[in-house]
Amino acid sequence: MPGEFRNEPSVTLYVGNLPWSVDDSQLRQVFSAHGDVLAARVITDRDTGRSRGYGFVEVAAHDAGSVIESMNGALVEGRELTVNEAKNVRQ
DNA sequence: GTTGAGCGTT
Repeated sequence: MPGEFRNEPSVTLYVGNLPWSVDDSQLRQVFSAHGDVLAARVITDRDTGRSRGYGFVEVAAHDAGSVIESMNGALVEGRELTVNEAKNVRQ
């Protein structure tokens, strides 16, 4: 059950090739089907507020592998997502 | 009303 544990070990995933229309909550929904999503953020242009077409999803560490496997290349609104472990994890 | 590789604000 989500929320049962605090300080859950997590891994941050880079998600690229997102459709422009996808926002934070949609990103979370898409990924929560395959694992515990602790945070989901679409990077937007600071001025226009529009999506830059990529984002970051923080998932429970024990779900990271399977989430990457099932979501990398997965179709979202006709686009194949790029999903892999993020490089410079900010927190 | 646009775009298409990329690694993110305070």
